[in-house]
Amino acid sequence: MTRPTKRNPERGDARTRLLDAARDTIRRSGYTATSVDELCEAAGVTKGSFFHHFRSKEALGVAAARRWAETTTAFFAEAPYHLPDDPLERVLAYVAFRKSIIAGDIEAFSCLVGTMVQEVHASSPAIRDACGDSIFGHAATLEADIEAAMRSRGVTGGWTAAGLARHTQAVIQGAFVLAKAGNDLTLAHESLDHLERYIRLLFNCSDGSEPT
Amino acid sequence: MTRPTKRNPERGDARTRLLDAARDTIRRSGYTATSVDELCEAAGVTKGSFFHHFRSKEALGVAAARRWAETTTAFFAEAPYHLPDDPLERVLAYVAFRKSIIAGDIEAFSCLVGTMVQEVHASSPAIRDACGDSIFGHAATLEADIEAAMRSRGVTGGWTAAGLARHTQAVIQGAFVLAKAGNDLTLAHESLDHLERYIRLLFNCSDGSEPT
DNA sequence: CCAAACATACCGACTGAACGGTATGGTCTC
DNA sequence: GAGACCATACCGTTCAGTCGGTATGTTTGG
Repeated sequence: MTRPTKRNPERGDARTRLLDAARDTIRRSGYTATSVDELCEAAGVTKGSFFHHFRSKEALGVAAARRWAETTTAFFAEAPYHLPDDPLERVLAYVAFRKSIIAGDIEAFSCLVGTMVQEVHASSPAIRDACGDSIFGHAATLEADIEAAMRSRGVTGGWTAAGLARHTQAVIQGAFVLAKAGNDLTLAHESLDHLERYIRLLFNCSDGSEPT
Repeated sequence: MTRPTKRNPERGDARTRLLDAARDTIRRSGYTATSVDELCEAAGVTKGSFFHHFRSKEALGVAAARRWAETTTAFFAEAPYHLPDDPLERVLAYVAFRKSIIAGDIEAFSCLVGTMVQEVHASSPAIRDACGDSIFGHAATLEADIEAAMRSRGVTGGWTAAGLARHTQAVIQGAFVLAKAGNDLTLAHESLDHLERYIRLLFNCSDGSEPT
């Protein structure tokens, strides 16, 4: 319960708890359906504290998206899919890793910024851009491996590393939509399997499911 | 402006206008951010009329999703992608058709039920299921062509026609999310190009972009 | 080293507008 | 004249946001 100091103004306890509550509640109910009061109660703070840390609900949305970008960047940076020596193996390991973390409750694995941006893309450019930065920034972390894989396998075609990286994110976002619509997370697994198969085919690499 | 009759109770003018307003407004702002008053004003009806036709806002959401399923079913049934004799060509023509209708404003081409289900999947099972029926019902219309293509080309693998049909919908939904996040509809085109390439590769069919 | 001056963090009652929904009564059609 | 259709006034609740206040840290002047 350390109080924030002038040198560490971002470390306010209430601010962090509000951001954590926003992450969980917005993933479950969406941005608009999440009220400031609800957030305050979940975080165990008062409304005065909320508006001390955030100018408005929209400012909280932007901060939540930025924090999401930070935490996911750290999470994926430490994930084991970077270990293989071969860049293509790293790309495939990324897809496998994304599939492996789709488990448990939908709120636990779905994407905060993908959920938010669908709601606010027209009404709040600030939140929309923060969500876009998170999604496209994450996509960009895949580019180097895809690029290296293209070079090492001599693969070219009517597509780019950046474009394929973005496509992986589209498949993942779409997989979440289908999982929610069908209330069944194996629908998401299915699309990630197709994504893996696509990448293997792009790189002329057996997918282990050829007819015997 | 024919008034509805007892024999034709679904044809009420106000009801139809409310459903049209719901389609447009929810696609732009989302379900929760769309108020009943706003809908009434957009449809040019009063609140009494709204609650005469719909028991609740949730009931309107369900009706809007069902109507979306009906209108999209009719729209795609009449689309030209069914014309080719070869089933694989029909599947590819479907993807090309989906790409071609992604133009203009995001609200004009994005998916009502995909937007809604992200928001309400946890809070309203009724709307969620209606959205699911729309998405998976549409996916099912692709199964026969995919199945026929698999048979005619002798393609097998660790996937099914139904699964690939669902995956196409995941890619399309994800493409909408990225288009909204980047405020750029060409991001959606890009993912549909990858989907087309995937299908061609699955069926051992040149994608016209081999190195020369 | 102390204390005044200031900055930051937090509290909770309050506000006016907007929310979903209701009650009631009128009008038009069969 | 029965019932479908629509209008309007209204209800209780919840919404985002405000504001005066307190408590506790940090800075600074002597």
